[in-house]
Amino acid sequence: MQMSDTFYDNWTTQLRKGLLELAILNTLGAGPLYGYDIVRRLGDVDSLVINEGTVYPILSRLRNEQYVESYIEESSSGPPRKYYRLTQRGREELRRMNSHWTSLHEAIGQLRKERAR
Amino acid sequence: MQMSDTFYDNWTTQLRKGLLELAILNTLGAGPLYGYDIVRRLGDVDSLVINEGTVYPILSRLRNEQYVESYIEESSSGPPRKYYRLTQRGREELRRMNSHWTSLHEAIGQLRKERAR
DNA sequence: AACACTACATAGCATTGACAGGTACCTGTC
DNA sequence: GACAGGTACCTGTCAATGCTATGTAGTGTT
Repeated sequence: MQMSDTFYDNWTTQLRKGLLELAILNTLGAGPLYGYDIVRRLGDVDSLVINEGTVYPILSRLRNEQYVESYIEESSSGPPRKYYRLTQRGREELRRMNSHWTSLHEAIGQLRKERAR
Repeated sequence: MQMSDTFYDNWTTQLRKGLLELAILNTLGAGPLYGYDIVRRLGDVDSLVINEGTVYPILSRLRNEQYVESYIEESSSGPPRKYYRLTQRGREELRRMNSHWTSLHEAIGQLRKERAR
């Protein structure tokens, strides 16, 4: 509806900081995935559309922290794929992060309610 | 429980980006407030604790965008206060931002559910 | 051969939040 | 009246992330 809404666009970008890590870890919760596949899966969700230049650095960070581990697998059609799998450490961290995410949501919800008072 | 959990601390910091703007606008939804007061109000909420060096730049940005307007009022005890009040523009933007926030929450919720499948 | 799609990776940029520090007003007290 | 402590505002510097653009390379199609 609005053209070139710089502030809003910028704001949504900022909101994604940190959130993409959470989103990716949660997709990995269902089983191993490779980077390009994650791009497509998150692409299904409007507010989480992502591209390769964003996903690979995140996966590297997560691997450095040993929240995920990776292994290469050949593809029958296309270049080999680098799969990422949640480690136990990663699974625990994910629980913790999801819990923090929930409390953030509740906090904002609280502030919104106070307006209605 | 854990000492010096760099990754987690850093992650929570990143998650706050953009979110603080939303939080502040929502507190202003209940009526005009001055900066220092916002610091105290958000300080009541664990995950949103903020300090002055963070709040004032945000308020400036919001004023530049004309989402809030400010006026000075003397205090009976202490230096004068600069109150910030939501503008109509700000109220509309806030609605839009809250709506985006909700859809983000639903998106993450969706990803978490898929794990359970 | 040219093109498109898959798949991974990196460099440079813009933005934000955190921390530290600075200014200044007011009240109480020694 | 000097000092401490609380109130209130503001700015500069830094670190981290996401975005865009770009590059490499394998596979399949026309």
